[in-house]
Amino acid sequence: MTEPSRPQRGENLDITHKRGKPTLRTIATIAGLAVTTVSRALSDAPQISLETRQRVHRIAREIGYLPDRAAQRLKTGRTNVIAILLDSHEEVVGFSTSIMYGIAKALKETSYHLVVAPNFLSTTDVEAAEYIIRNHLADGLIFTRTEPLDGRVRLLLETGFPFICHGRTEFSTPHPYVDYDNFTFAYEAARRLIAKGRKKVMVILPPKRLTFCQHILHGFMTAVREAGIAYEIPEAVDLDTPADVLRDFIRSRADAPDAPDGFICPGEVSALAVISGMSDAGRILAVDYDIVAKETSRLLTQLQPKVDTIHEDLTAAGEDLGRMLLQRINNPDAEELQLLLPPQINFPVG
Amino acid sequence: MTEPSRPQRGENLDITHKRGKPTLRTIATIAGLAVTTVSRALSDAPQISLETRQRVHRIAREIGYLPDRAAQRLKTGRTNVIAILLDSHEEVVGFSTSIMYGIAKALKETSYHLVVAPNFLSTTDVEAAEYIIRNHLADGLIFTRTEPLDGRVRLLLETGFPFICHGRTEFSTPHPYVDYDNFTFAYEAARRLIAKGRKKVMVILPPKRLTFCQHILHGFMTAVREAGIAYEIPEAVDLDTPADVLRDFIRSRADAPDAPDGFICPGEVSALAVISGMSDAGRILAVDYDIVAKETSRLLTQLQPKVDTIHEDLTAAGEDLGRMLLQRINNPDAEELQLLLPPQINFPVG
DNA sequence: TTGCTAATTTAAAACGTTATAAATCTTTGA
DNA sequence: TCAAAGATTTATAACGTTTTAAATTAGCAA
Repeated sequence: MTEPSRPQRGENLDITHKRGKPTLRTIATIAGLAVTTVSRALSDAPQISLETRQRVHRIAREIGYLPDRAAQRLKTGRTNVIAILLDSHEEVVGFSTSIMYGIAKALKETSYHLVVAPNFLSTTDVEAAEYIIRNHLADGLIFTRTEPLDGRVRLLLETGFPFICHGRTEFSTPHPYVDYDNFTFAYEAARRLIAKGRKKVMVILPPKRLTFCQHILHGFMTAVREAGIAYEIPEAVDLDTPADVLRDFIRSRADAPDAPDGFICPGEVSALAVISGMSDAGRILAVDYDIVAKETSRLLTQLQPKVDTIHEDLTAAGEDLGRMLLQRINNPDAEELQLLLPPQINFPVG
Repeated sequence: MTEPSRPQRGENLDITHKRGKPTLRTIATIAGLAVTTVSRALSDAPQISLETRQRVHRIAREIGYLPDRAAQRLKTGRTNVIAILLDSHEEVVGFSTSIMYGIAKALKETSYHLVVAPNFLSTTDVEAAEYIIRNHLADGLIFTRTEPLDGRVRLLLETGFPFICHGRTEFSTPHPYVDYDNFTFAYEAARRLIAKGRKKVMVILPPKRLTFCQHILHGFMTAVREAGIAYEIPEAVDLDTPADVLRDFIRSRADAPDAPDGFICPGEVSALAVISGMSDAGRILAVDYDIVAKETSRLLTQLQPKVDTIHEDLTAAGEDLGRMLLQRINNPDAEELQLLLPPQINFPVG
């Protein structure tokens, strides 16, 4: 047997380095420096002379070097990943998609990737979060549909794992969140209906367990009480109710003598269902009744200009969620990571 | 200075291993085996005795061991990640969300994660794909809105990078895809309208550059010619047209003497826009005209039971996309990775 | 027993990066 | 001129895994 001539470490000086992607060693070889020096130069460590730093950066750019995520992750323990818990509920109108779009935007120039958390692995969202924490599958977590005493928030606070949620909680410990000002949404929506001369207003609430249900209720009740107007809050349906059930419910209420003539719909699907139900009962929008709806896509306004809308920009929310989570990850003591986004009111003049 | 008593390698025999996650070494220590043996036992290498394999598996399960993704990725070069290119267009109706949902389902029991590709990094989708390939950010790629001579497909075929797309191409080289049988959709939709006695049918086509535009056109024309019926194919609008523009277009056509009385809408938004436009013109659905629409959520049927629908199950498509891409990754020569999903026709009896 | 093969386990190296500590080289002050 | 201090670069080890090659043990025939 002839002795195998395996190259010793450092003996192989060719730049392509086994024809693969460029690594730090590739740059080191070209620049005639040690790998360590290159690493520090790229991270702009002050101990490395300015000239060397610039030269290394230039070479890196020229050969299209990109650090190996796996190696960085292994060495530093940081995944450079943030995970979003896809909620199993509202598949319907691109809620998650818009938010993810915004997050991706916030992550654009960073080294972070967005992974869709495999919430299937576990039955509940809390278990999914647990799994991610335990196995360090991400550096931070984003989720939606927050509850007042949200189990996910409790877990994440306990473990100190970076997260941010869309929506607020009622925990005494403050934590990062981005929320939409649903109080103002409901308040202004009700006032608009009242200003239009409506006599009895109804609001379709989100499921009770979600925090923003309380906010909408509060805003709604404040406006209603200020004006001393009649109101109705249906128990049988909510924003998650299938459109046909909601439509039939509205249809059945429309004929009652005390039927409402103003509707607040914090979702586009619910607005369409209300229009459909009222239409079945022969009522005409903007004549017999009015709707103020929350709009997250442009769909509703486009189809029904007669519906007054208050816009919620979910992509912007996603962008804030991403940006603020990164802040939280990089500085665990960061303050003021709480953001309440103002409603964008689109009522036509007059 | 007292000499620091840094523990030598292997001296630290405690199971918790620096209080962190369990690693192969944790198991090795417990089992009294070498790390190598544990590794092979867990991958069920036949050289390891059955008894050892079972024992190692048991311990791993008990202490909740999960392999470190970064280390595996670094060593093997496999990322255990599949990426989906989020298309910047249709944010509106949870198209991507449904597909992602299906993909996540397919990835459930595997070690794969789904990352949303940062298509922002580059201007075009082709550049985004290039970036992912070049930097090995994933083991496989999924994308939608496929074109006949799709630049992404060309690139991926050339480089041999595993991928699967939603939609077909016209390249002579076969490649994996999942598609919906849009020919049959359009054919059956047209036949339904004809069977209902409609005299002139219109189809809202997808943008011309997308492959499935041709399929729909073909199915439509086949049915139309078989029946010898009048038809109309608008040039000014397509499926990506904003709802209000489409609505106004339909409205303006409705009054013409040669206005169509049957519509094929390969999307729910377009169906709503058509209904809205016709309604503005005083036309009543199911009386003055009929619609057959493609339905991907339950929204449309719920709101408008009078619309005949043909269902496209995007979550199922996502599941197939994920499953087949994994096959492709694990077996580059896999055949038959092409799937045409049949339309699910929901026409009520009679 | 001895020697030989097969079965099973193991040590060492490597993936590409960063942190620590040590080694050079330069400058400065006496 | 020499030593000390400062500036800059470098060797080494480590993160947790898998691969390669080698070592150990067991089984068995002679």
